Amino acid sequence: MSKIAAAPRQSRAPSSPDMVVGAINDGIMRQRYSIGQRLVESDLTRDLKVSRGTVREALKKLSAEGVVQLSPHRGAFIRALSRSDAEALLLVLEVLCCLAARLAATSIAKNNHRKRFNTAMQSILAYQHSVEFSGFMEGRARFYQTMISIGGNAELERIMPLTHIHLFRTQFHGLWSKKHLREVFKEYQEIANAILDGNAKLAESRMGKHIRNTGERMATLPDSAFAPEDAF
Amino acid sequence: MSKIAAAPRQSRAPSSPDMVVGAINDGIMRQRYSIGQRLVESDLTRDLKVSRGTVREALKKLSAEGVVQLSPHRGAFIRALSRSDAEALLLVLEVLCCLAARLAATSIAKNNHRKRFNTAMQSILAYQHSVEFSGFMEGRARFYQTMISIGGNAELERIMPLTHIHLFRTQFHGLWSKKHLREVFKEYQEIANAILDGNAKLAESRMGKHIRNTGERMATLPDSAFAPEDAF
DNA sequence: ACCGACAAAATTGTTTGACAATCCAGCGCT
DNA sequence: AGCGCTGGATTGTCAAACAATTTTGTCGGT
Repeated sequence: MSKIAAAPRQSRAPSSPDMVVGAINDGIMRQRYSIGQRLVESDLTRDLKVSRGTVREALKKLSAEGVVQLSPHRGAFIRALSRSDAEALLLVLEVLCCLAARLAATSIAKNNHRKRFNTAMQSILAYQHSVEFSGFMEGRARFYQTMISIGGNAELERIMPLTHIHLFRTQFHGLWSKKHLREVFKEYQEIANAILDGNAKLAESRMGKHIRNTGERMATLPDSAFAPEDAF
Repeated sequence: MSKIAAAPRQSRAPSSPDMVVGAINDGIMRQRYSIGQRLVESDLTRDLKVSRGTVREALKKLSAEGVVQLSPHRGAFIRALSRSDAEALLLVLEVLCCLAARLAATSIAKNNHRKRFNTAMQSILAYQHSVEFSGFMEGRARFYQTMISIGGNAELERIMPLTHIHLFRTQFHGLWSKKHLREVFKEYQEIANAILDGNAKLAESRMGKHIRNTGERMATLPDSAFAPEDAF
């Protein structure tokens, strides 16, 4: 009988390349690396005390995730979004985040989900009247991660470009007005309420509205906030 | 002024790791590798005539794409889907494929899109009454790729787990009945017609129905078609 | 035969060093 | 300024080595 072999899953201490991936992601979120910046392999080997092969494996992974962009013989660059890149990303984020919100609302009553979700929500609200950057970013990332985790869809967890969201926010943060930020907080609050109510339809539609609003807010930003469009 | 640096894009001859990625993807599609099979680095270095570092970079990328699964100190395995994996994947595929169909229908009138799309459709229909496996798989892959390409959303092109679709089909192909296959061809034809008509709403809804039908067909498959669920 | 402990073999994780291929910044020339 | 050229820097790839870990094989004991 041709039974399908068992495919073991990982659950270990992070490997070296994963530490590099984490360091770079962290560096982006905390703005130690700027959008569009080039990452030189020898710098990374020196700073992170790992070999070049390890660095290259990490960069390959980050590239597959869309966090960095590899250009042959030129190196790795922190990916910068052009205006059309950002618009395309928002279309994809919209359908994925809607799904995530729907699934989260459906599963909110199970296990300790409600408690976890509330905790994550706190970590956003803590920064409602602050201007601290990385803390807010982390809070928001945690919010999304928790929402997706609660939904229980491993595939969504895998492909959701969470790191892209970081990128997105990092690239455009500081350009949004106070008014925009107030709107954003309100939208998150409303989405969270819908999820906590277990109202999947409402959570999905509110999330969709939030993403589309983000698109409109983004449209008001000047060209200087975006990378130039590709030549073709 | 802090302009965002230009992020160069690639357009080159495929690098060594990319060749390895291609070889493995091809191997999966042509069933030279079976689902769940372990990939040993030394075998790949021997067969593909590349160094171990190159193989490892390729495996990292395939892992990020979800094609293979890396297990620390155990190696890389062609990913096998459990029943819940497949269900989760279908939920994600549904929203992504609906978006793809919508965008394709919207852009079908531009450039030479209609011609390209028709050609891709032919490559599926050519296998309508055939039983040849890899040809059908390739035709279908080409169909999806063309549809997404026409839509013009680079982000969707990047994250769409096309390789997963291959995996999905490979894992379950041969288990579907003739009746199922006839339904599938009909559904593709109807989706294609909606796209060619430029009817975005209809294309999207038909695609959604197709994916959900696939889910129902999948539900009829026996447990032996799936990998065992993870322990937790 | 079955089961555990233990040693041996195989494989992965990571490092180092090397060299070819390519890109790029600076230089001299027109 | 614009041009081609050259040298240095960086990436792409390979080879060899060793440590860490898993898998396999063996051997008594029951």
